[in-house]
Amino acid sequence: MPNKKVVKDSKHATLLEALAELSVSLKPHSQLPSERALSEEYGVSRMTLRRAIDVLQARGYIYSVPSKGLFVAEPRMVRTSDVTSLSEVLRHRGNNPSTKLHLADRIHASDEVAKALGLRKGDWVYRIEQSFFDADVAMATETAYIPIEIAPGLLEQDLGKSLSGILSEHYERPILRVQYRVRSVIPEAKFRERLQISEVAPTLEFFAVGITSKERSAFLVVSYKRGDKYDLIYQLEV
Amino acid sequence: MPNKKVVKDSKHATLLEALAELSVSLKPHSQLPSERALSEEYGVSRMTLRRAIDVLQARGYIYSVPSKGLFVAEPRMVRTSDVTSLSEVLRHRGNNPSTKLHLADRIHASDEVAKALGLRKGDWVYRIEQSFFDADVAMATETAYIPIEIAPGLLEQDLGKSLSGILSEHYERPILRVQYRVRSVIPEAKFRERLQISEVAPTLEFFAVGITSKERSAFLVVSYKRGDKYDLIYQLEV
DNA sequence: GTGCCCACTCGGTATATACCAGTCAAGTGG
DNA sequence: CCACTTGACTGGTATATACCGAGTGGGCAC
Repeated sequence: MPNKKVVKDSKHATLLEALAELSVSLKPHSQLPSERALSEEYGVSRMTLRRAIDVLQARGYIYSVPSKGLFVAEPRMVRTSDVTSLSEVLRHRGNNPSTKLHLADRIHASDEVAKALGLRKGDWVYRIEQSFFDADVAMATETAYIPIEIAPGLLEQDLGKSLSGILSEHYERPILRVQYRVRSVIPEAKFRERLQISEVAPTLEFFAVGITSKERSAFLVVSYKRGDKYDLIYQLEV
Repeated sequence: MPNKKVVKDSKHATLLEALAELSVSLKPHSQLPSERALSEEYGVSRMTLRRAIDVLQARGYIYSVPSKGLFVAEPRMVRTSDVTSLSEVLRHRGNNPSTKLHLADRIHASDEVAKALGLRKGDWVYRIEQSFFDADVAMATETAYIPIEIAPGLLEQDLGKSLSGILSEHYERPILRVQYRVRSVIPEAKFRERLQISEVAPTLEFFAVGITSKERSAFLVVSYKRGDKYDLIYQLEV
């Protein structure tokens, strides 16, 4: 097997990318090859293929109709499905994304941060505050906390990249999953200013905790996304 | 196989219930039997067992540590994970839930409703407006729209039950999945009154579309949940 | 008594296989 | 020419099997 991925080399993860590309290159509601055809084309078993398909369905890229086939889903609105690749989401919409770095320093963890990251209060963490713009309009602002011991020298990295990308490539801390807590709030003044919104404008507040193997929390990202700009979309299989 | 479920008789769905009960009956962080042991106990293959485990992990009931085992997760806050069983969620918290039926009638579908349900504007739909209380405090209010042709005579049913339950039991329209769109908004006056919140209080606005087999939309539920009472929690596998 | 190693178990991944129920079109009989 | 059957598909589900890498504990050597 010649191909070699940096972190995830599981077949269904590789498949995921390939199939995602395939689906975006097709028109909505056009039909994909059958599962059996795809599995043969990519040289994997059908069960493995289905694992990737399931994920793509859950993420809303494709939908399936039993006895008929797989189809490309209608492109939907903003997917705030991965807080660590926000700029990519915006790019996916064909807009003009940019970021602004407010600050990047190291602080002692507050109670709240320590609890979320499984640290003791006062432990050193990096703090990175950024805002995200789309065509010069502030869309979201976020504060990331990362334990120093997990990623020493993090601030020397290119902070414009996705956080989980940096953690997996430079620190061998691949993020296996991210836990989200979402609330509807009116953020405090500092964040309202950054988003240029009024003091009665609701936002989606995200608490995202990235979790590596062994149940270690690798980052906490607290972000505010403008309520008038963002929809959170997800799907539950019953 | 003697047991017979009304709708879902897939093994992993049955397993899901059994395992969910098992996990809530155990203390957090206590260890579950191994996958191999569970699969034998329930008389299913390990692959089937894992399908149920995966769902329970995604829903946050249990977590797994490779090479060690499965563990019961820390009970978290409100799971607004299924809009169709809200009262059950509240009950799960050990509180005292109740509902109030504001109205139940039939109307012509508006543009928005027709689009979400795949109907033509003006088609008949049932409209059911309810609020949900927890210890006499309004927690959420919702408006459900159901095409009349899908569930004739729906208003004669016990509307206190879960909508997807009624649809599957009485109309043979099992809901396969639900698509959610969530925003942060300040609702209009009617809903603010029902929730007894101020005109600057943010809420989570849910658009939930229940989808049956053959990609038919069976209901649209628009709900507002108090921002100070509800957290939406979910997890993404990367 | 201490330290090392090996066997066993754990979840995670991948494969091959089988059957089901539904769709749909080609073929067939009236 | 229409109605019906048939069979080749589809996705969905379930099973048995195999191997991997990481944790763990018991027993053996020193």
